[in-house]
Amino acid sequence: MPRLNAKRSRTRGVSATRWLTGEEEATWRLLVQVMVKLPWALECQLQRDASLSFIEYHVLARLSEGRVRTLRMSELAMLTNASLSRLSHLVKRLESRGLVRREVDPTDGRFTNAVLTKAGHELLVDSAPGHVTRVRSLVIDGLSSSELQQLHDASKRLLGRIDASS
Amino acid sequence: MPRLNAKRSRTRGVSATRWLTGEEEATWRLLVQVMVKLPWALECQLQRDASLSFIEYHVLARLSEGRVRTLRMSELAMLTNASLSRLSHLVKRLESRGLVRREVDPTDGRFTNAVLTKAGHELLVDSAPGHVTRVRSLVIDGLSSSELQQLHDASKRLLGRIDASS
DNA sequence: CAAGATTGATCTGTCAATCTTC
DNA sequence: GAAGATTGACAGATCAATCTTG
Repeated sequence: MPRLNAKRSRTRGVSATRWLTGEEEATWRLLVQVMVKLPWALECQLQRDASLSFIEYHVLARLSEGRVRTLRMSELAMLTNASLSRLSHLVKRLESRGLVRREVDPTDGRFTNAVLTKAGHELLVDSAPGHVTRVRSLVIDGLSSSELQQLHDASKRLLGRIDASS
Repeated sequence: MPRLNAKRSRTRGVSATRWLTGEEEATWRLLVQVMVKLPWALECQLQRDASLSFIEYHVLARLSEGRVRTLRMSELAMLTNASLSRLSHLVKRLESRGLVRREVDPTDGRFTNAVLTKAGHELLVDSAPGHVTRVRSLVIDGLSSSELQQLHDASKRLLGRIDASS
């Protein structure tokens, strides 16, 4: 990908680098663009329509699915792919907006439960149609059902590699 | 995706929302995970090996490809999918590290050229093998060549929709 | 005045350190 | 002491406002 002149052919360390072919490079650059622009497009829609970031929306959405609209902070962090620290800051902000409430687990004081409030649920209900419509128009409806199937499989495989590497 | 109870079937506004099916939802969630975790995995490798963020690496890489390792700020912004503002802050930092230099275009004072320095080029040369190796191991080598072809086409199609929507 | 670029204020995320509960 | 969670300081991104050149 970068232009490295003559050094490209030089072996450094133990084994020579297998550079990307032209086609691999092109595919990789397209994928990077999707990874950057797609979240951005969704952020814009959510911010405009509901004053929510992508991850904030998903926090509300995951809570709405939990029993009694409640999840432990650590569970919520995993479900939203956020660090516990990030989630803690984020939930504090949502709490100050009245969308979420926190309470210590009565059965075990080490856990904190995040609870979706009525206002939070209402905001989610109001913003979900617009968000889902956008996900459809930008992603789902642009792919055939066999492409979706393949995207599913490919994503799963990549995730396996990514998770294994960390 | 969120659990909306009875409201799910209620028509709000003009037309009913077409919710995602179970399979669409599953695929979408996997894709979101990839969009979050893949950049993170690459950031970690670059940060550890070269003290560069993903976008900083790409700034250096795009500059290395320009004639005389030079690009206008506005071109560089497009190539790296960054806003001009973000790029300006970022290049200022790279400049203070001696990896890039900025100079006003002598033929038209409105343009600023970013130039890759010797030190910047050396850092790129040193870090490229590790980065490419990681891109291969996490993405390229995990997919068959027909999958890569399909990923290429699908990404292109999605990008078209995303760009058209903004 | 339009386009390229920069700036400063503000907000968000990260990292390391800390606190609490079992 | 280990796991869950929070905190504060710092780094980086965004947005709106501004500056500059042609």
